[in-house]
Amino acid sequence: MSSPEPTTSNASDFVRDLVRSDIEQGTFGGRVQTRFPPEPNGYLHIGHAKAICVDFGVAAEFGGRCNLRFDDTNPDTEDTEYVDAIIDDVRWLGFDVPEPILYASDYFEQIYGWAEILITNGLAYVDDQDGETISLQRGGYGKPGIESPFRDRTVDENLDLFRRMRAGEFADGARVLRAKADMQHENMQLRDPVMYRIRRQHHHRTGDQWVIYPTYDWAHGQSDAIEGVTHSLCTLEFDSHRALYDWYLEHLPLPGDQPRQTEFARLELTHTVTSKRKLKQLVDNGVVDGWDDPRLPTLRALRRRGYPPSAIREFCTYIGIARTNSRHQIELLESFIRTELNRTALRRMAVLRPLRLVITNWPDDADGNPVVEHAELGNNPENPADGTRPVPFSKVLYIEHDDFKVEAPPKYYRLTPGAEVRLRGAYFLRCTGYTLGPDGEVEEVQCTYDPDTRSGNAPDGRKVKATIHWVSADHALDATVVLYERLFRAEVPGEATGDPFDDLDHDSREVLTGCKVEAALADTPPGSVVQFERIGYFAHDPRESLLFHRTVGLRDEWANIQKRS
RNA sequence: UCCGGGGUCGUUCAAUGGCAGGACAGCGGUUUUUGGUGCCGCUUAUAGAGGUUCGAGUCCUCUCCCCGGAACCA
Repeated sequence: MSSPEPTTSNASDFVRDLVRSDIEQGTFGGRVQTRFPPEPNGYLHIGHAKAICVDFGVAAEFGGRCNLRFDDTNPDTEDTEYVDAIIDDVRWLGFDVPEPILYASDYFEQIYGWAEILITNGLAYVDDQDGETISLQRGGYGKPGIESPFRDRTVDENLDLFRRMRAGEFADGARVLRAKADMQHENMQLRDPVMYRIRRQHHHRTGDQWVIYPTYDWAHGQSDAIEGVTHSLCTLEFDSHRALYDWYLEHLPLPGDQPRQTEFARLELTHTVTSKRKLKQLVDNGVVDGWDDPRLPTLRALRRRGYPPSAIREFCTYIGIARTNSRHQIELLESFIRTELNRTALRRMAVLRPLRLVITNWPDDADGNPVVEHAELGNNPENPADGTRPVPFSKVLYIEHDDFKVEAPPKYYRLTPGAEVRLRGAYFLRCTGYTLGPDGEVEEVQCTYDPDTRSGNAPDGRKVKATIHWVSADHALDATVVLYERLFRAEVPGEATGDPFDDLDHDSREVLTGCKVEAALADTPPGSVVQFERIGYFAHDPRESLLFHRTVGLRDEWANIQKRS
């Protein structure tokens, strides 16, 4: 297995090709500007990470600028809580967010002025009908639309009505401003779309200053134009909006070049919920503990889980930009996480399900207590510069329950009666007996050690097939470890049955208390990731001492052998 | 039903009209004081049918399949 070469294998994609060719041809005067435009109505997730990497990445690559702009045109669901979290998450991912941070709501006045221009030019009108009627009149796929009876109001009447809409003279929902485009257009977006709606709702930035709010379509391209965006990159579902994006811009006196929208496929991952709506339901219904519950695919959860942001960026670069709908396997993301962590994570020993092991021939000191030695273990074999640490070793140890079996299955290399294994960084050990508890479970294992194998090798050249990890019973600390299955969703065929949670794996978390870990883990900085040898990568929870979340597991050959037989 | 966008190994991303390649997954081997890492090797693909061409994944025609679109959401 060789590691992927993220930055080179997909360095070229259709978006970069487009930008490159625009620069060569002098479109936009050779300028490149993008934007990342989230609506502050939820937390960012792994799907947004791709968009962020595309928006910021393309700009950076061509010496351009990428703004963070909040698309805050719908006060119903938006909140500063989300604004703050989004800024924080983008920065955590590793991108420089240029100041000032921008908001579509900062342009409300200008966008309003542009609406009056459209009205003046006979390209917009006030409609008194309700939403249901408007929707009905829009017609359907292959079916004609019906023009509103208010479509031919005079400019003066429209202007008057629109100003009174703004002044708050009408009730919520009583009237809307619509573009006068083409009610017969085959693209439904052009059938006189709504530009403004009346909504008395407190806005997290403009407060109660406005009672009318622009729709996405009537604000997005306009905001792009105001900021000087050249390449407005968005996901595929906005493809049919492009014609409207252009229509609005073509009828406005823009301060500069007309920005151009380009769509690409959003990121989907197996086992992963990437619907903001569903994620919010999971949080609101208490199915998970919060937006940073490590089972979630939110950036905050991934952070808590110890995913290195650099690995997420490399993954996004590697999967590239295309227009093909695709769902990547979560394993690919995980392989990037492992590759990065293998390079950087310090190795530590931990026993998740402890089994007591007694070395019957271990010597006592002068006072009759078992001798305590210190084994010198490397912190990371991938990086000798990380040095070594002393790990106390004595007569009574804990080993992983799985590392001993009374009856050894085929191809089982670890401890079993009569067999010899190596303790990581210490002696060879031979199992001489075991004790069963009242329930028939193995309670203790007895072994003898070979004093000549301190180096980890036998002077007579004999080999062992397995090296197991351990902690000294007298020196170990108690810890809690949480294991997760993927990111929270089972992959089931034909999932949509109405219940928003029926495709979710509710038992995807296993909390293990009473784990035994080496004392050095008490010094692990909160948030950092270590590798528990032979088990996997674990992140130290920043909020609790000695609580570890599994980041990703190690490739487990023994599990494969078991699966096959 | 209409419009738009797509269709290349199991998955995903590549391939100026010129030997279909990489990664992930899988399988086999090797190294190793982690059944980790590394290294070597193997298996598997152009949705279908015609056409243009010396030569088609790529260009043309038709068919099939998938996704998106009729919020006063974004």
